[in-house]
Amino acid sequence: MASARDRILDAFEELLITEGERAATLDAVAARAGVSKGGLIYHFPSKDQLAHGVCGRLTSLAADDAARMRAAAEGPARFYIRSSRYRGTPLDRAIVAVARLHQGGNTEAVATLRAVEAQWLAILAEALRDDDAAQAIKLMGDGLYYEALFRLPTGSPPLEPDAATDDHELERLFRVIDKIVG
Amino acid sequence: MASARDRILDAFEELLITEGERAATLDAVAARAGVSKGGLIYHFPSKDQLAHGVCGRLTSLAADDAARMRAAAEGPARFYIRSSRYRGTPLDRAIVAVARLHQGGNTEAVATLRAVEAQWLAILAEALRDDDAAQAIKLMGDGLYYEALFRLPTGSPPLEPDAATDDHELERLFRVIDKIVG
DNA sequence: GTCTATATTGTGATAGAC
DNA sequence: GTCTATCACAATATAGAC
Repeated sequence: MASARDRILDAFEELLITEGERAATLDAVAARAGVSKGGLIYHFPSKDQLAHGVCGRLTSLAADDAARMRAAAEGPARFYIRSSRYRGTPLDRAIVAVARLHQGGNTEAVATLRAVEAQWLAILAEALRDDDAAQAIKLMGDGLYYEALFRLPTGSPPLEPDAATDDHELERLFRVIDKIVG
Repeated sequence: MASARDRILDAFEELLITEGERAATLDAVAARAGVSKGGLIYHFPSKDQLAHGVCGRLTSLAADDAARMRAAAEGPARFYIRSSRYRGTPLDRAIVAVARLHQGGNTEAVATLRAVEAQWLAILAEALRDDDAAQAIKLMGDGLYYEALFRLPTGSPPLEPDAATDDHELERLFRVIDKIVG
C-alpha cells in the first residue's frame, strides 16, 4: 500500500482534476485519502504545503518527460503533440492539478507551469531550428491541453475516448505538422 | 454613468480576471462596484445569477464576433488568430471571466464556453473547406488563449505588450498559417 | 433601490489525547 | 502517526429599515 503521504497527494490531485479547485478542501482530501483531517495536517501542515507537493511532482515528472522528448525516435514535435492529448498519465494529471491550483491563486503553481512550458518550447525550437514552427506547434499542444482542461472538471464523463478514432485524429494533426516543418 | 447592474457585472469580471475566482466574493464585487452587499443582492439574488450575467454577456459578444469573423476581409483564419490574442476587449474579458467561473465549478460556464468554441470551429471549417486545417488553427487560437489565461491572474502585470513587437509575432503566425491552408 | 444588521454554514488551522 | 475535538474567520444569503 502506498504511503499515507502519497495517498493524500493522489487524493488532492484527483479532487482538483475531477471536482475543481473549490471542491478540493482539506475535509474532502482527507476523506478521499482515508485519513482524518488531523492525520492529513500531520503530513502537510498547511494547504500551501499540499500545493507544494503536487508542484514538486509536476516538476519531477516534466523533467523525465523532457528527456524522453529529446530522445524520441519520431522527433520532439510529434512526441510533444502526441503527449499533449490528455490520457490520464501521471504527468497529465499533475499538469491539470497544478493548472487548477493556479486558478485558486497559488503563486507557486504559476511559476511551476511556466518553467515546464518554457522547457518544452526550448526543446522544440532547438530540434526544429525554426522558432516560428516551434511556437506554432507549442500553441497547438497548448490548445490540446486547453480543451482537456475545459472538458474534464465538475463531474463530467471520465474522458475515456475511443483509441481508434483518437489515433486517427492524431494522424491528421501529424499531417498538418509536416506542412509546418517541411 | 453606467447602471448599477452593469457596474456590478464589470466589477465581477474584473475581479475574476485579475484576482481569480476565489477572490471574486460578493463582498469584493460590491466594494469594487461601489455598492453595498445588500444593493448587489437586489440586482443579483444569488452568485449563480451573477455568473449567469457574465455568461449572457459572453454569448452576446461572441455572436457579434462570429458575424465579423465570417465577413472579415483577411479571412476567418487570420481574423481568428488575430483576435485570439488577449487584448482586453470586452469579448476577451468575458471569455477569461467565464473560463475562471468554470474552474469554480459553475456548470453554465462550461456550456457557454463550449457553444462559443463550437461556433468558431464551424466557421473555420466552412471557410477553409479543410477540417484538419480548421482544427489545427483552432488549436493555435486555443493555445494563445491558454497562454493569456495563465499569464493574467493573481496580481500579475496588466499584460500590456508592445504593439510593434506584438504585430511582428502575429505576422510570423500568419506565415505558418499560410503553410497550413496553402 | 439601496442600505444595515444578522443568521448559517463551510473552511483552514490548532490543541492535545492516544 | 493518527485521531477527536474545537476555534476563528470568511462566505453566501436573509430580514427588514429607510
